[in-house]
Amino acid sequence: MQAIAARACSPRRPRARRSSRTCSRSTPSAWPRRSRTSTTRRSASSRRSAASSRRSSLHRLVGPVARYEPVDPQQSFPQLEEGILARWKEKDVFHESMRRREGAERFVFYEGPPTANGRPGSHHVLARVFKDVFPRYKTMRGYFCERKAGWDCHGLPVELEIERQLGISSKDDIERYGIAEFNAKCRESVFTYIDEWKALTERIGFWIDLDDAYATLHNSYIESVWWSLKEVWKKDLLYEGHRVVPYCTRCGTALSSHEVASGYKDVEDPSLYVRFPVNGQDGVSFLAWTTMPWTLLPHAALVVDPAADYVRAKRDGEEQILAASLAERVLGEDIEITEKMKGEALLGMGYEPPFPYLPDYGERGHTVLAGDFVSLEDGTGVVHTGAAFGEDDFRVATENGVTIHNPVLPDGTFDERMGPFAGVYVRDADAGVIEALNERGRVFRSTRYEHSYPHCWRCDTPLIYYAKRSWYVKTTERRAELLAANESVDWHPEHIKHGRFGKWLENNVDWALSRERYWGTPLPVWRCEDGHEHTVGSIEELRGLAGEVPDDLHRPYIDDVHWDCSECGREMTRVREVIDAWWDSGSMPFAQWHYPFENQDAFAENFPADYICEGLDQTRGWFYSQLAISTLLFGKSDFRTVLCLGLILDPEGRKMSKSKGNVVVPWEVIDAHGADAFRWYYFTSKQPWDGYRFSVETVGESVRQFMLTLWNTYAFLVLYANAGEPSGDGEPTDLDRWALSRLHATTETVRERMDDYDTTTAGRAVAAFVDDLSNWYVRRSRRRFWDGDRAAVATLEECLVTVAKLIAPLTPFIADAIYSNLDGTEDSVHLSDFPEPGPRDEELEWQMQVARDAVELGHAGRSQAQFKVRQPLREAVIVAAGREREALEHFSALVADELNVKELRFVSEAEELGRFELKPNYRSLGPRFGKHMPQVAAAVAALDSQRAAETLRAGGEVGVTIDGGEHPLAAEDVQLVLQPLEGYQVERAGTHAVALNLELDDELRREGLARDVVRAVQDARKNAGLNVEDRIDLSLGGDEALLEAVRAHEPYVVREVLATTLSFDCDCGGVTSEITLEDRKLEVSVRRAGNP
RNA sequence: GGGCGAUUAGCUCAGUCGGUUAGAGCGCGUCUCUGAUAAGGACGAGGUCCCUGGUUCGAAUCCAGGAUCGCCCA
Repeated sequence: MQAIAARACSPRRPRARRSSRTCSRSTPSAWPRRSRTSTTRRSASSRRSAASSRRSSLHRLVGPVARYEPVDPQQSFPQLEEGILARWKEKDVFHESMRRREGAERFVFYEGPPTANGRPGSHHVLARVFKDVFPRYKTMRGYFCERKAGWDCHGLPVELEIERQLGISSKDDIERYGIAEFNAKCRESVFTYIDEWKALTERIGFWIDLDDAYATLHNSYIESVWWSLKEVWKKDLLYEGHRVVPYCTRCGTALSSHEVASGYKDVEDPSLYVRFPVNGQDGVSFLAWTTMPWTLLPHAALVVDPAADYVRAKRDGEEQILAASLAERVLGEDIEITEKMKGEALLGMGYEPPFPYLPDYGERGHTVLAGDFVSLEDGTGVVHTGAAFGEDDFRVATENGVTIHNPVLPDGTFDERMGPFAGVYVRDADAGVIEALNERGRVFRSTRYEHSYPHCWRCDTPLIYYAKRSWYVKTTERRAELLAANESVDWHPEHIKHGRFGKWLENNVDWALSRERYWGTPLPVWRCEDGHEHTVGSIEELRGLAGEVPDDLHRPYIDDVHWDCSECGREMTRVREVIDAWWDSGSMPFAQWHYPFENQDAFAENFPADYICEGLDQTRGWFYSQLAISTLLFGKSDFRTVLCLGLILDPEGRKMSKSKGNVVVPWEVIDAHGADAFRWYYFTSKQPWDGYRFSVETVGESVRQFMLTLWNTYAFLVLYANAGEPSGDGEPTDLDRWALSRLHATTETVRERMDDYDTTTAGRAVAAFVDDLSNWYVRRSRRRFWDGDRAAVATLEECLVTVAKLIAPLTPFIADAIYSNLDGTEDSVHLSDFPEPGPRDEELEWQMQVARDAVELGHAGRSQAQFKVRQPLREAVIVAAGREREALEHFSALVADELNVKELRFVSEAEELGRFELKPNYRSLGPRFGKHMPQVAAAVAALDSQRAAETLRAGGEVGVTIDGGEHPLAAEDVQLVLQPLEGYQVERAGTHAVALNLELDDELRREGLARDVVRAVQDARKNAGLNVEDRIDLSLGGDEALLEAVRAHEPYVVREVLATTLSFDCDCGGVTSEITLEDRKLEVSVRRAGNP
């Protein structure tokens, strides 16, 4: 047996992985414990934690003092995050991050308030992480950013939830139950899930002041809203109008246009063609079409387009009047046109109405009127109108002096004027109407018709359009200002500005403000019997008028406040309506501060917002309500930048909904992968407004790709930096300088993209860098880390600390864990400044890229030739010239090592490996030659490529003849492409190529075999359960060629496998295994040294 | 019916000013490397760049029309 000195083993081999795992697995050391006062490295005396005492046994084993808290390569991220959260709370890092910026320029963020009467979903996480990331980023960039939370408390959804709980379903039921009791339930319900909201908000790392939240139900908030309404009233922009509104008969209230928008559904309705016999002309009828037969009961008039062509068409002995372009489609081809006329000729004609119940519509009632809304696309071109049941209908009827009757009660049933139909719900009357008309021969055709029709977005009842009194804000009068305000807004994505949102503003209609409901901000308008009105703008004002003001400004208490009219002395009573909850949320810029009653400074400092962010569906919601209110009150937009977020879809691209059962509960994602993974996925998987196809698994992918790579690189650094005394002079190598240059490039990109509210590109840039760091820098630097090289450790440390800062806004947990362990200058990465980009060396970056390309070609060549990398080769021949050759020579040691070849040989000319072919550079020649390009391409191909290549490389020009003219081409005008010769193992890319010399001699073969043996022994060690630092007694047996190779490379073998003794009798009493290496048998026996 | 957006590999997504050989990751197959790594590398299979027309020397890219999907509006 041969004794070998143990010192051949690397003294700085890392500590056992297994040991570090057990110590941090059992108690996650999420936050490294380090001295608060030390600003550089932890000193041994400052460590006073359980972790350090746990480590002490390891220190004895390894020797030198650990600089960093050990890192578990298999760290559970959710567990890590819990620890970080605790630390944030303990150190109050969030508020400290703001305190550090007090007095600095502000970055103003507005929180669009969610409602807490439903459980928060994954789409809420999307909004909340995007709300979080830019305030964090701006804070690190030196801004002071307050983040006040808010809750949206009012509105129909809240009432509906209570109705459901109480098992009631109408306004009558609510009033019988009692408004006070009902509203008390609403108030309670609004915060049902507040604890879960708070817990989730905190868990995902959304830093916002939940303890200082505004709530739209507070008296102070309501008072500010009242102030805004009074301001609007003073500008004469608040009015009560009689208009046709979309109305829900079940909820008993009108809906705003943005509410209607969310309730369109495809339904099948009757499609009814009805005859209207012309007075005094037997057998002649107007033919009209409707999909709502019930509106025929209160029929008021017919409407035609005066400019359109109409005909009398005869069929089966009867004549119909209808639009010329629709006659054949409606009546069939077998018709005779007896007369043609313009619609104008029909105006004023009288006819027999379908029903007798409401005979008096005034002079123009039951005559033909002119309208500009008559469709010639479907129907008959003759429109039946009920006057009160459509916006256009109402307008035309009013313009023509037709009396407006509305025989439909608020609950959707006909009143007593409708004879047998009295008390019938309108849509239930359709069948009876058709039957009654049929009996009198009035029905021309009755079928079904499928179309999109609006339904109540909460209760699904089909809406009806219905003339009623309602309060409006005259936004149309300020349309120009709204459009101007929109111009000042920076939209992400940009197309919303003049697309969806801009178009919406251009088509703006007055804001239907009032709701005949219970749980909302009461409309502060009082009125006496004589119709004198007064709008109240503050509690103080109300007290002055009425003496008493209730403790709760909601209904029903506010309804009991009265006073005597200042003009006529009669009693003033509040109108019964509450306001649209969108006005509440749109008022938050001032109402969150109870402005103007207090906090004038706070308001002034925080208006307008620099940044808001919500789902795309808020275009008509919060984005509009804010912009409108702010423009009406302050003449400008209250937000400068808005980021719109898309929908969350399931993996099949369907909207997530409870009924489909495809909802992903956020906690599932957090428990499986952690909040950082969740955030990273949202930030980087795509542009956020395009929507996400989302599942727990897709988030897992982002963990594997980015976070694990980062974490492993970090764990690697800590393992080796802790393992031994530093060595080397600390002078950075080119590889170090390359890594730092790439770092600085990444920093530049991240700053630029984050400034443009683009997390996607910013995050991807960091991911690309981390990939370079892990799979190139670290891979190429392993040996240096084993040796404790100062420059390598410092470089990787700087890269990782900077990366931690770069990703701090995106993935705040892992960023803080890494920063605090490696740097720790501040208590948290979130208290540090965002990195400034350092100097670049773009030449070096380019050179490295060339080297990496060459390595890739070499690997491809090995793979093609089926030569594994473990087998050393004599040489690689590289074709490259000029800058590329310089680059490769610069990194030749690196390339040779990576390819496992003994030497690199450069050839400038290609004869050995192939020949050059010339191709035109279209990008430079295209603009110059235009349509002559095909001739140019042919001329270039016809050149003597070798001679031309030489000339061009020497800086000369070559001439081509196009259309008889001589044109010089410079080097940039052509591309040299290497065409490999047959029979060579050459991999090429553009102008460079790598060829491998595949000849093996005995020396190379022996070395390859020796490496095979090392690999086999390492496996055997692992299988024997040995730790990485264990020394072994090694015994080998089997194929003589293998043993011969080992003998030839004995120092190498024993060093690599940490062998204390090596024998060839294959009997050292250890675990013996038999391995086959390329048909050669190897017996390996390993035993921990020193354990005979 | 109108507006806005989307459509690129089995899946998720890039694709710059129009430049001739359209990329990445995941997944799949083959091989390989490895004592930081749950990883890495190479190769392969996989593409009607939604369709049709147009502009252009040249179109995934620009224009027009259409299809499908989504959102918004009527």
